[in-house]
Amino acid sequence: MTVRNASPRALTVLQQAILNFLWSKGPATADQVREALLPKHPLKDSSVRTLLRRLEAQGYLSHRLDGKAFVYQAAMLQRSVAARAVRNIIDRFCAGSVEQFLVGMVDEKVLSVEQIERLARKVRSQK
Amino acid sequence: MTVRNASPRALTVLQQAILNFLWSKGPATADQVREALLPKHPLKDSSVRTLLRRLEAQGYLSHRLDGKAFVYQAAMLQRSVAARAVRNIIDRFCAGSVEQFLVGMVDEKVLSVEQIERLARKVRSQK
DNA sequence: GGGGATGCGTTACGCACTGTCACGTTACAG
DNA sequence: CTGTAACGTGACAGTGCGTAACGCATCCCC
Repeated sequence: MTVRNASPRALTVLQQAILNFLWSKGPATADQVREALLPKHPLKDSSVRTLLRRLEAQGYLSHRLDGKAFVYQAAMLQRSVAARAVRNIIDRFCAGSVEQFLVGMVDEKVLSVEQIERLARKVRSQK
Repeated sequence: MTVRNASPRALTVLQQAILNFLWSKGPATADQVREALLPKHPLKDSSVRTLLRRLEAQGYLSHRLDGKAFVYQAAMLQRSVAARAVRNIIDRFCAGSVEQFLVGMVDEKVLSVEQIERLARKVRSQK
């Protein structure tokens, strides 16, 4: 018996490209998506459709009928998806410690002191 | 011809468990790893070995011979791996904008204002 | 020195998902 | 009635994971 492992796989480049397009441009038909993908990923119509359908099955997209065409749109906020991914990292690598996480990011120069301070100022002034 | 896509997949739960063990406990033999995994993942000896070998092939581990046993150890810093993952997220979701990323994390309550400020203070005092 | 224990690599199977389509179906426009 | 535009189905190969049985070296001990 093979034990299944329900850890959610990360998005692939292609999936990401589709989502990014929908996130930035808003709802679009399969063909609009295909055209947007063309430069980097010249895919046939049906390939794009399959990708869209699969993404929808995974909850990332939804579609509605507009006339005779499907209009797809992102079903989650870009932020939420990114946030989930980051939370995952914090849990898995930093035992859930946000502090440890932030310190590590600064150490690794992913975040700079200036960026942190700017954010702190911004948030403080908004509040 | 099928076009290959060399996007680095994220670590699975199992791989992560192994790495976390090695990161926290330092170098260990295959059998020590197996024992550490036992509670959550009761695997046979050879399964663990395969996992270790595959992780090594991907550059996450290295091993040296100690007497007659292989001693595995992490080949990357935990921080570096986490950092890479975060950079990936920033690139993919936030078009590389760290600012946008941070704001999003605050909005999504992954990071709190207090945590940011505390970090800012800490970093400032260290500098 | 023959026989178990120890440690390791090889090979492999099933499964899930991806990238990629060819094709079949449906329904509206003329 | 026939295009044609739009959509779904089914399929196949490729990749990687989880899992492990086996087989090959050693080394220790009686």
